[in-house]
Amino acid sequence: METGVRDNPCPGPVIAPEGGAADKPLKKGSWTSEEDAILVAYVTKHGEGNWKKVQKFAGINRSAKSCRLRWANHLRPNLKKGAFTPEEELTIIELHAQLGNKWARMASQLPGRTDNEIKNYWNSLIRRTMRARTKAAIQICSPEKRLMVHGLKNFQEGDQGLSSSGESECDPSAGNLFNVNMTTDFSDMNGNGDCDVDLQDCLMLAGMRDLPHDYDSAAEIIRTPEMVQLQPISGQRDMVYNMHESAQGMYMDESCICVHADDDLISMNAVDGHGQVGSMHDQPLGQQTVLFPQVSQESSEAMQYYDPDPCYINQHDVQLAQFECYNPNPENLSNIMSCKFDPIISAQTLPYSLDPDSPAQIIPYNPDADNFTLCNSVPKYSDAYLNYGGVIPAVLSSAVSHVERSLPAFFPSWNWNTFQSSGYNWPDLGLPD
DNA sequence: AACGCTCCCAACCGCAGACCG
DNA sequence: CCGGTCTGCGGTTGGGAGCGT
Repeated sequence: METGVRDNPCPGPVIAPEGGAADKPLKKGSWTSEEDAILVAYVTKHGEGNWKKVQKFAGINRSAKSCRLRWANHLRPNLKKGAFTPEEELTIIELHAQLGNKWARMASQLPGRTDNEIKNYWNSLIRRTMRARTKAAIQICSPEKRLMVHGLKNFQEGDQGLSSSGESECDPSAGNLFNVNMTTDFSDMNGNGDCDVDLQDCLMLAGMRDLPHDYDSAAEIIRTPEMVQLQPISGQRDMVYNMHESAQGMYMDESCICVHADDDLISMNAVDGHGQVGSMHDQPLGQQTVLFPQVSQESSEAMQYYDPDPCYINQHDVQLAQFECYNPNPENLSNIMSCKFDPIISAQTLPYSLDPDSPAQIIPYNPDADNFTLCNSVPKYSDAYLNYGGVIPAVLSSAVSHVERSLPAFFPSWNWNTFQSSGYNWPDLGLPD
């Protein structure tokens, strides 16, 4: 797109006379087709690089930097034009989950695409997603929970101030992370003095359509110095969410586990942040192991997975994750450790990074890392797309794309249908049928 | 038709590292 | 080693297009 000239002291093409253009004020703003032609001719003849000489001798009254950018982003051969394909979009999302804002490195893995293009795409994706999430949250949330929407909305808009009521706040020191003070406005459903919240609403806010199974939607918030837990009040078949509260705000762990406790036995289905889906059925409380589909006894490693500081398990080498039930009391499900799907925060901030060259590396969540990833739209999965108002939490979409990419290497005949019928059950998060 | 608003994206800017004499 | 230049990278800006009123 040839945009208009801005900050341009001498609009229009400025073609240098013989001998160069070094003595004239450098032109800024949009490039003309004449300038493009000159630059292409020069680079074709002399090759890339030495952009200072381009400016000096080719007769383009532009800075060397401007010449280089024009060539790299628009004129060099083999550039792909047009919208990103769905495959490219997924690649970008996955790469961003791994690399963060390393646009140039991402571009190196997307032939024909430039770092600038990818950066612009990502930034507009963020804006789109934020809009969609805000809209969805406001539509879904009941009036009495609206203060959460305030928090979310203000977080998204980068408002450091937040509502005047003080019922929720966005901690400026937390880099805009969403922080909710849940001391007021929530009903005390079971009369024990804790403030209660409809977990369904929380999950709606998190972008999740439904609770898995037939959860009866009541939960209370329990605060400890270390964490805030959304604990189901009743039910043998529960999903337990541990929300950690830190100086950075509130967040949940990065994975998702459905815990089904029945008498003294528990079952888990787990999805980690990179699409590992594992299960464990009817095991006694205590230390247990969740097997993931890529398990090979020879290479598997048992790893402590629960942690107040979420960690990430590299999917290339670690197929076995160990989950510890650190307080094996079936009456106190909140103490069954469960790594969680993070609702609001990690949808914006992936709590880990992935280094495929470092097998079995655990990379602690670094709240200071500028690993700002986002929910994405996945047109391929139109149901999910619609259900989330065009938004799928980043971890979930990352998991989908990762499973799609990695499992065929292990199971050549793999596809979604066989995967879903294989016994590794995804929680009902609106994944493709 | 005019206006205002939002979004996209090309281009710019500042910084840092590599390179070279 | 040092200073200057070149190059690459990531963040930011602002004009044009498109859309709704």
